[in-house]
Amino acid sequence: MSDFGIQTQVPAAQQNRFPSVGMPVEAQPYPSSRCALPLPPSVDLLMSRVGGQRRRLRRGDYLYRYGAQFHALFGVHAGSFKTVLLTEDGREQVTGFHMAGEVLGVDGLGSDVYSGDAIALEDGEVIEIPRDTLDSLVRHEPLLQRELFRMLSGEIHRERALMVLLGSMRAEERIAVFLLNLSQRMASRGYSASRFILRMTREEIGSLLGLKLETVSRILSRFQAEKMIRVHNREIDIYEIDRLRGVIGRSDSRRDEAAA
Amino acid sequence: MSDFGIQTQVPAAQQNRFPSVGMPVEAQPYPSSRCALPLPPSVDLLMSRVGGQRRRLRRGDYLYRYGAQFHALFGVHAGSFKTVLLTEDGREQVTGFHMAGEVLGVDGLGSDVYSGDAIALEDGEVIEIPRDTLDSLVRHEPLLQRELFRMLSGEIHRERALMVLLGSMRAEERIAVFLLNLSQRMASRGYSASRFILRMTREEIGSLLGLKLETVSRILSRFQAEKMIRVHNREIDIYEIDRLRGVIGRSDSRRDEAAA
DNA sequence: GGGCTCGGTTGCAAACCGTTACAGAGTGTT
DNA sequence: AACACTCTGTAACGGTTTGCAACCGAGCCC
Repeated sequence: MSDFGIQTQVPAAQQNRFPSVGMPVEAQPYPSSRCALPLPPSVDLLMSRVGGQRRRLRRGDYLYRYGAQFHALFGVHAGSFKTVLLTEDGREQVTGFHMAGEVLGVDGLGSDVYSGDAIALEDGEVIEIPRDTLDSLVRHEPLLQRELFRMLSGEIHRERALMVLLGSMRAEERIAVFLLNLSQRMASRGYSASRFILRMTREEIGSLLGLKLETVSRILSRFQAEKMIRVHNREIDIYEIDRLRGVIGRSDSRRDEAAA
Repeated sequence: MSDFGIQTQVPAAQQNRFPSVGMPVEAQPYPSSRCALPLPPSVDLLMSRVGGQRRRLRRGDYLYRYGAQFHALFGVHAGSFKTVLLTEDGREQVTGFHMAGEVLGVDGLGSDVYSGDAIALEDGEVIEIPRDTLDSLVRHEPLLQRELFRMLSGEIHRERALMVLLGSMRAEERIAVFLLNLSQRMASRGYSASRFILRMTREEIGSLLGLKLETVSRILSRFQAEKMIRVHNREIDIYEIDRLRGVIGRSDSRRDEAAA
């Protein structure tokens, strides 16, 4: 099941309904994912159709801002981004991190405005997929429309998984899920699954996971003390990914209904 | 600009931050909605177009189940429902409550299967809006397609707001937000905004909000002791809705950036 | 180099919330 | 009516997470 914990995965009987446009390759169910966040939508299919304009960004630049007119999707070509929500009373919350190969701005599809900020975590480059292009493509290829629906729906799944994480997991579990998710996304993009660089601060991680930055730091240190990972500033080495998986659901926070 | 946390200044054009924007019609910003959950999609527009089949349910009945083939949207005609997610490791989480006039099953639109369970909290009746009907309607009325996109997108907004709640609010605030959201939805359906019956148990409320049932119970009692509400079993009277709103964001959990 | 900011780590104490336990109220069943 | 069952209210206890403060290292500017 690609999406962790949450039963959002398509039952076997239905997996091949739309082989050509189904889930992008890297979103295939992956082994022993008791508790992963779903993978974000991939830009591959869109990219094979649309050669949009490129845009470079420096660290800290806004890709788009909350409330701005929706005019394009963005495929991340290089660099990484965070998406952020700011509530009226001044709370800020990170809603996701996005790396090369993933699509940004999907939520604007339905509401005509971007519903959050997207900010570059490092210098990067995106490829614009303008709404106009999208619209005309959809007219010629109904399958693409289906794909867009799928992207929106995938976004729902992703956020739902995050809700479960925020609503029912303990700090250790959250960090484990976070690391496993990152690891898997790196792997699906051809990078090492066991060694990567965090592009975001502890505070940003904490914001996504509903923890304080000190808690993030402490738990990373604990994982290191237990020799599951090595962490040095933003460098992560995962030594024993299975033990990391084991963290999830082991503590008393789980309702263990005996067995089944 | 590496100083991510501080959005030094929000352009005037963007002041109405997330929770109140981009909502369907009945989700218009409402007064002093500093921290409300968005309203769920309404069935009104669809209902004016589609006269689907009715279906009666008893308390505890499943309206649909996780993984079942998506075949219809459901407009709630009477009664109320909860939607639930079950993780692979046995965690269950309530993802929403749904009352008369609201639409259920929206998330299936994009993924062809229902991605959770929907269960009746009391006897009720729904109106089916079959996918076939939907498809043929869409062909004749492009506006309807836009509306469907909008519904999906609204779902994303709703869940994102819940994420903020789960990620950054304290127990008191969560309960306050929950009550205010219910109150507003009652009002938008023509019922009293200050007096209503909870259709769900404390445990279900807790599950939605990421709290234990005792915590829910305690905080409701505390609100009563402070004379903001009266609570008697599942009966709720809101005496001072403004003080309830005041609960949100007052505590130290908020980053109060002085002022602006 | 010295001072500065920013991000990260760690120890200690306190707050918050979950856990457990028990009792009471409400409802349906026998 | 008596019973069983579920839901709720209350209280005491303990664990997890947080707040605070101190400290360190890296990068940057003067």
